[in-house]
Order: sequence, then structure tokens, then C-alpha cells
Amino acid sequence: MLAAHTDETVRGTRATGQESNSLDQRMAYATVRRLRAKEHVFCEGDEREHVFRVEEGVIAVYKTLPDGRRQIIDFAYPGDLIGLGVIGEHVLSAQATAPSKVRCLAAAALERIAETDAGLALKLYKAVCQELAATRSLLVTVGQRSAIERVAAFLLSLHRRTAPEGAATINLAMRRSDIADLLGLTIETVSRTLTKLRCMGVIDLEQGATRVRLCDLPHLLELANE
Amino acid sequence: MLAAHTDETVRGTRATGQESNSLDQRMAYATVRRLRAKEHVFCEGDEREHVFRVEEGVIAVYKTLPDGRRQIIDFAYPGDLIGLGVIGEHVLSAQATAPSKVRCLAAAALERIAETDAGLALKLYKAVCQELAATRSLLVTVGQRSAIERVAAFLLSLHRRTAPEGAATINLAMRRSDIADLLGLTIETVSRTLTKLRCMGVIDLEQGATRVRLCDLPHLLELANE
DNA sequence: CGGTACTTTGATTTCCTTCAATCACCGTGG
DNA sequence: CCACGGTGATTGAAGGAAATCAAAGTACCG
Repeated sequence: MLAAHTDETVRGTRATGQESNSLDQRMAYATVRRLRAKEHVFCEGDEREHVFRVEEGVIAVYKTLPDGRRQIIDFAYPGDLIGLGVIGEHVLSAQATAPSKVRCLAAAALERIAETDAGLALKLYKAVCQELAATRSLLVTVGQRSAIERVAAFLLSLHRRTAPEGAATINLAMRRSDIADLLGLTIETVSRTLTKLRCMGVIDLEQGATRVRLCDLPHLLELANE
Repeated sequence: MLAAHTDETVRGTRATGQESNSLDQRMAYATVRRLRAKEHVFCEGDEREHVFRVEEGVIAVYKTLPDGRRQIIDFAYPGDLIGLGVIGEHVLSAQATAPSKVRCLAAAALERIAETDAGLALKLYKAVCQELAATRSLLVTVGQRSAIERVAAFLLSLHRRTAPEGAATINLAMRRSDIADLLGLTIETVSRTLTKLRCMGVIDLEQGATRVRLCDLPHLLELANE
């Protein structure tokens, strides 16, 4: 936890607008890149030149094992930052699961500024802390929960992070295989679990399995085990 | 459960505003707390007053679910910081798995200094990035690997983080239940897997199952799948 | 339409968990 | 010194949750 090592994704800080706004300033000048579904933002081994902020869509940040198994570390939604904290090469890959837009920031410049701008450095710190909390939460889910608990927890976190206030319907914007690789399950198990939740009356699947209506949030919360 | 914080006065150093070594400076004045095996450094829900640096022993940082299941997020070894990046209350618990010593730093003071000291802020940022990388690596292990791969990966990471240069023997300094809760397995599976590794001639168990000699590192690396 | 990519559902297998018993280690006190 | 109780580790047998294998169903797009 000390020592110099590399690192990657980070969730965006809430747009405070106050304090040091070096980050926001640079955002305004950054170019936007459009991505089709399945297109990569960067790959493991790529030189790390930019930090990205998701503007639209969903970006899956993941790690692949030599034999092809894949663990998705996080889905980045609009407002989230990815690519922070890396020295040298990327150790993770990032891929759009749906058509997306990202804003590109020169990484070197950002960190050079942070060396003298405590406000910006603190902002980066907070952003990474938030990302760490999310990763820990996923670790608990994957390490301790059953399939139905994992899926319930995933739906709830998606709801919390992307649904507008009060909306009960969430847009998956990703395939079953993405959910499976996030939760450490297979696509078959994800599919079976979703149908089980539907039969229980907790959720409803709409529009060719891409949209999910959370009919019974309390029950879903209970199933997720907090 | 609240740990007694009787001996924790951090002697009054003033914020020097000096760059890179504010952290080390404060370390020098911080008091050391001794912990017995199983004693808690802090618990979920405790007010977060300090950041700790492990001086000796092993501290397990973990999260418990309402029904008692436990996921260890990380083992902190000498040199590691714990308790960073928390606002308000602790959401995790930290417990010594063996007799340990930690150095206590006032969290509020540390972060107040970071507000104007970019060097310190950047240091905190790097430390959290480091921790994030470790957590992600564990997530990949727990989400994708089989029991034998998990145990092999654990032994290797323990070796990397704690073994002196060239040493092939590692000291577990924790129970099977701690390893199980880290890897998302049961104590029985951990035990069986260790004996299987012993039968394969990859490791050797010494001193009442608390020390492990890694006889065949290349094979272990292969088993861990990178 | 026809083809592709993705999802769902079913049958079977596997790995890990659960339950249960035994064993080993260690400090204590008779 | 050794019987003892307690904690933790190991081992075995049985059961179960999810993986794997296989096939059919469904949406999408040229």
C-alpha cells in the first residue's frame, strides 16, 4: 500500500466548482472522443497518455488473465474519471459497452499541475478514494455473496449511480457477459438469476432485455443483503 | 469494541508548509500502539480519528455483512498505511491477526496540512493508488480464479510483500479463517488446498502450520496463473 | 428474409461448501 | 510431570450452487 506502483480508474469527483478548479478548467479545453460499442478507450500495455472523463455511455474497465478470463473492475458512467494514478503503462483495459463519449485530458500536464496545486492533488486523492470504496464494495459482493445477491446488488448499484431521481427503470447498456464478468459469474447464471427475480416479481425486463424496471426496491435491497 | 486510545497523543508539531516530508515528520512524533492478536485497531462505525502505519505484525482490514460473513479487503504489513481516505466514520474494521504495533497519526491534522501542502496531498494520492491496485488484484483473484489458483496467488503476494530478499519461507502470522475470508473460500478448502500443494511438492508446511516454505516458485507462479 | 450476435432454457457435471469427526498444539493446573 | 480443555487444523463424506455443455429462442441489421 506504500511503494510506487501503477494504477488506473477513478470515479469523478462531484462537481463542486469551488476550491481549486484546475480540473474543470482543463475539462473545458479537452477534446471529446466518440466510441462505438466494444471500442476500446485504451488497452493493457498501452502508453498512458490521457485521463478520461466519461460524458455519455458506459465504459467497462477490466483486467484479463493470460487464459482469457476477464474481470471487470468497474463500469464508468458519465461524470466518472478513468485512467488516473497510472505510472507508465496501463495495466487495465477500458472498453465501451455501448456507444459512448469521453473527454480526453493530457495526463502528464494534469499531474505536473498537481505537484504544486494542493487543491487539485487533493481532488485526485478524493477521486481515487471514492474509486477504492467502490472496488472494495464489489470485492465484498464477489467474495461473499451468492448469485442472486450479486445480481441484486449490481442492479441496486446501477440504479444508485445512473437512475435519475425517482426513476425505477434502469438501462443496462451492456451485455450479459459484461455483467457476468463483473460479478464473477457466467452469462447463463446471470440470465437465470434475472428470470428468477422476474418470476419473484422483483424486477421486470423490457425492450429486449436491455432495460430493467425495479418493481420492488425494498425486496431487492433485502435480497442484496445490504 | 471501541479500542482504548489512551496513549495516542501526537506531539504538537506545527504545520510547516514544507513540501515532501510532512508525512515522515509526523511519523517521527506519533505514538506507537501495541496490539495483541485479535485486538482491533478500529471498528466499523467508530469515529475516524487516526491514520495508522503498521510497524510490526499483520493487520486485517475487513468488512462484515449483516449476517456475519466477512470479507478481508487487505492484510496490512509493516510500512503500510491504514485508515486513509475515510470521511467521518469507518466503514471497515481493522484487526491484528498476530501481535502487532501501529503508529498513530491524527487524521484531521494530516488532511488539514494536505490542503496547502501539495507534496503531502500527492503522497496520500499515491498511497491510495497503491492500495487500489492491490484491491483490484485481489478482486481479479476472487472473481476469476479457482481455489488452488487463489491460494497460490495469496502465497506469492505474501512472499512478495513480506519476505526478505531471497528468502523462500514465509510466516503466515494468521489463521486459516483469515486466509479463507480474504480469498472467498472456507477454512476447509484452504486447508485442503494447502495439503494438495504440499503433496505436489510446491510448498512445505513448518512449525505447526504457521510457516510455509515455497519449494518450487516457478510452479507456484504457474499455478497462480500470473 | 437470412444471418449474426445475444439470450434463455435445459441437462449434466464439477468444485466447493457443509456437516461431522479426529487430530495437533499449547498453556494451565492438579 | 501429565491430564485437561480450548483453539485451530486436518480429513472424510454428502450435498448443493454454479459451471459447463448443448440447443432453442429472439432481436437486430444488412
